[in-house]
Amino acid sequence: MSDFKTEKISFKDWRNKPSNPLLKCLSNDELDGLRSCCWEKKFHAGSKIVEREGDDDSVYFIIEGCVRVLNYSASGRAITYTSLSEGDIFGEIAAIDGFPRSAWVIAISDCRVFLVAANAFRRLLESNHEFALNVLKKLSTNLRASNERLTDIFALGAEQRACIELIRMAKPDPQQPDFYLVTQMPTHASFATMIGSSRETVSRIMSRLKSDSIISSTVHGLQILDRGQLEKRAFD
Amino acid sequence: MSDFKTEKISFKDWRNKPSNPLLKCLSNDELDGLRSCCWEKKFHAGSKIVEREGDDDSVYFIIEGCVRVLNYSASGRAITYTSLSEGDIFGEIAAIDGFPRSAWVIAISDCRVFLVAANAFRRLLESNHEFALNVLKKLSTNLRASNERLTDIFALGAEQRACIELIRMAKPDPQQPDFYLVTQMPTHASFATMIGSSRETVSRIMSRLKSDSIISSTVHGLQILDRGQLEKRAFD
DNA sequence: TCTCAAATGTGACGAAGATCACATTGTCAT
DNA sequence: ATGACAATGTGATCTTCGTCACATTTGAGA
Repeated sequence: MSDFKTEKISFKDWRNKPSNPLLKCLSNDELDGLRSCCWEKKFHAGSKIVEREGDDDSVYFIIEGCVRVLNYSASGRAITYTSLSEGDIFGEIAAIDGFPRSAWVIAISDCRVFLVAANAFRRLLESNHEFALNVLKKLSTNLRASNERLTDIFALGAEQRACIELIRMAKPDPQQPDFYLVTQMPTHASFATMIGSSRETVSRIMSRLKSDSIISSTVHGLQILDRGQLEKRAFD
Repeated sequence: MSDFKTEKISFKDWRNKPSNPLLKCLSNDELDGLRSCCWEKKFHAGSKIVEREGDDDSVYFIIEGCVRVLNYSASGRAITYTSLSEGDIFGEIAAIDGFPRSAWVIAISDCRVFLVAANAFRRLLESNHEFALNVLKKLSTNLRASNERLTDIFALGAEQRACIELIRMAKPDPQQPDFYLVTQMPTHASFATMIGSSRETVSRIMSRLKSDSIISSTVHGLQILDRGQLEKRAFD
């Protein structure tokens, strides 16, 4: 495996990135304080970043790349909680409550992250109200999403969940503004872990959506031809 | 419906209740500050306290009684997220992020609650680090529980989930320390919404557990006769 | 004690989807 | 190009559970 390229960025550039809402509120002093208890790490695609039950308790800030937060059932099936990318953080829960990690985190693509020691993170929470409120908001958002997901699983069938997930992942196509595009469509197996289904079921659903001209695969990713129909299947 | 009895308690008594970990860290001044933007409300068993999509944004502190936090699917099926009782709070998410309520809250028993206006709650978060950290811990706990639940639903069958829930609800029997007891066993229908199943399935599972002498109903509640077997069925 | 509604027990049936078993198609390094 | 391995497509089963239907039991008022 070859080493991957990264551009060095300064802490200030990092804070000021528009994709980084959590850190905007940090003062220069606080940023300097972080420097001493914060270090950079790189992970290759597919490698393990955080291990469930592990007792490391740093908080991870994603500088570049994307990761998947997931868990395995006793029978070996994976369940993806969420996917995160540049500007997101993870590992904050163990840092806040001090318990072992509740999930695995795997690098999807090559990643660059900053690790912040748990007590530095907690110090920041105490010294900067806005930062604490940002973290509170993030946890609230996650909790809403998690509960929403729970409801979906009880209430909806696999096809509906798949369509909802596709809608979530789709962004307007920069080329053709009428269409939507899922640029980083995962494999069917991964997608299955995201909607709580099996690889085969996902495969069948995608086939159906394609034959009904609702989606189609292109070199740029998965194209959504008929968003209306997709929504219909998602929310009927 | 007859009015229910409540004993008046002072704010200080309230804060100092051992069942009330969140508030311990409030100073007398902060407590006084709360008084002006906080009021008491009573709810009868079965009545609605919070309505999904509602835009009231107060935080509720349970003084006495217990409530159920839940949601309904489009098809009308209920999904219980959690049950809360004295000392717990709810409604904090909407107060933190300002979005509409994400769930319903129903009084299970007659309840007495204190409502705190959202901005008073946020002010408290900003002025008292320990309080903010307590709330962060609470959200972390909730998030862990929610994700754990998600995993269980994908991985486990209805009987396993039922057994796990029974184990969670059981407390040592004060009379017979060898046995465990579920003192407030809900109806099968409610229990079904807690484990994500149907009333009939719960009924069948309970029948099986009874005929296998793992549980038995007594006047004091549901008695667990063979905890070992119950755990076996839960975690095999 | 009687009554009625709520809670529970249980059989029959069907639908959704997991699993197994292959065939087929991509894709990437050499 | 050519393996080799990963990803995908698809049919055939098999299990689990939800749903419907109805009988039975329980419990709280009047």
